[in-house]
Amino acid sequence: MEINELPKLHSDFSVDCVIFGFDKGELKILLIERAEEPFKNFMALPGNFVYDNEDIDGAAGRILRELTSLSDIYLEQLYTFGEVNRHPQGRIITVAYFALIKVKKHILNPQVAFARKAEWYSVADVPALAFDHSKIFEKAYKRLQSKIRYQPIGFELLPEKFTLSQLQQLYEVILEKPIDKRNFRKKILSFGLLVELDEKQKNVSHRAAKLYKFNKSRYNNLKKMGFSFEL
Amino acid sequence: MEINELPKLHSDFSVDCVIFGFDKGELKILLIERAEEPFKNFMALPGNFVYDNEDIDGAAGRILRELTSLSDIYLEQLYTFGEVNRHPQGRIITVAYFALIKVKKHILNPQVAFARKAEWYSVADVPALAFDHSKIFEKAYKRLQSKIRYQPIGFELLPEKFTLSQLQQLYEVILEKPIDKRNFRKKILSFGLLVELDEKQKNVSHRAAKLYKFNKSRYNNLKKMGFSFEL
DNA sequence: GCAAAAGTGTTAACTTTACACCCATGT
DNA sequence: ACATGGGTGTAAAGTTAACACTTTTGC
Repeated sequence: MEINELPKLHSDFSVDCVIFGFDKGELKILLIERAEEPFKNFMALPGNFVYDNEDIDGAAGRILRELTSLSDIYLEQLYTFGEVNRHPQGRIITVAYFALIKVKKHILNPQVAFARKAEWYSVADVPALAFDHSKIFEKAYKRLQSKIRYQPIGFELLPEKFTLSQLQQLYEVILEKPIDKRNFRKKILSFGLLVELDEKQKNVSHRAAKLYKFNKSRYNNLKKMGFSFEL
Repeated sequence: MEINELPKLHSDFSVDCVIFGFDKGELKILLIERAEEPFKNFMALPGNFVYDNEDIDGAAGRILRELTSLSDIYLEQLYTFGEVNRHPQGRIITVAYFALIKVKKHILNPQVAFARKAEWYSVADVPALAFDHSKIFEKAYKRLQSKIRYQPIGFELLPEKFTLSQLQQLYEVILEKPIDKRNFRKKILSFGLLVELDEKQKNVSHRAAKLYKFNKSRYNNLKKMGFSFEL
């Protein structure tokens, strides 16, 4: 079927999700392969139309649940893309969302309604995407890079228990620059937001590192009192 | 006419603009009085449906041009509000925009299509607004307060030529805290983004202050090279 | 015993903060 | 001559940046 033979849809809105994960020292995003025209066989951001009886935030949450079978995911609205000709089937604006997930905890649903398959791509290696999704991805990536410096969102990408080196590596990968180990530890511990656990790494062929977890409720309390996280 | 007798519209989208101005030492926003149901006679953010043949950014620009007859206005997308029941006439999501204007330069259009009148309100004194517009205003105000600290957008609210005291007062009003005069001047001049003019204030009953203007092209150049404005 | 990453302090450079008086102008 | 806001410098406190070696563990 040719693109210009596709049926026109009425004016409507969709959501698309830029889902970041961190695995094996690399920052990744989750893409789906489109099973249908338009852009059949292209990779695209997971997305869907918003149902009449759901909030747009709810639609984004639904996409994430369908893909990952989990619902405790960091999710925030990114930006709305509404150029007249962004969608070949009509005047469709899309509200883009930005999600951070703990890769290990989430098993990808092998078959979802809107896609043939879902796959993780390194952000350095994202192919040409359907629609204006490359533009959406770029904007999300920039948002992650700036937001991680003033909000403690990096923890959303790590397992519940993590080492300081893992955390540092996450920052180095996202900010694309090396960070001094001692200065990083001093700074991040000075916030008092990390809880040192009575537990160490296992099965590593070197000195095992202490594990930490992020104290989210403490962060929320401090934030109310005007505390500002600033890396 | 009762609200529940209003005709239902099909699924659609609108834009609403939070337009900030600074006048007589006060931060203001521009509101319109609604001439029609729903929320007839309530004050509301200027807004309108997006036409089928215009980008959403274009629709926001159109609202501003209709209200102010000018088009060189700072405008950025704020957030999209899409709760199912936010609009009594149907499933209408709205993309909110955030604008900063130089009050003196803009003459308000006394009569625009969508309103009976337009008026400036001090942000400390905003009445209950139609729809979810109070929520939109709150979000815009917070965005202004945080953004002004890391982007030189304050200048968009001042006349072309301004004194350092006017600039300082603008920051004090927006950030809701006093700032030390000497430290402020040292900091703001250290960026090298202000041009000292060969001109002084007129008609003031005290020593006349030097006038400055903001060097926008220099800021754009520095920004490309990684410079970051941080108050 | 060696490879690999964990863990740890000090100093110099820089930035931020606190603070008070004289100057120019109009009335 | 007085009222009003304009304009200016310094020192102490705090923060950031640069830098190298010892420890633990598995193989």
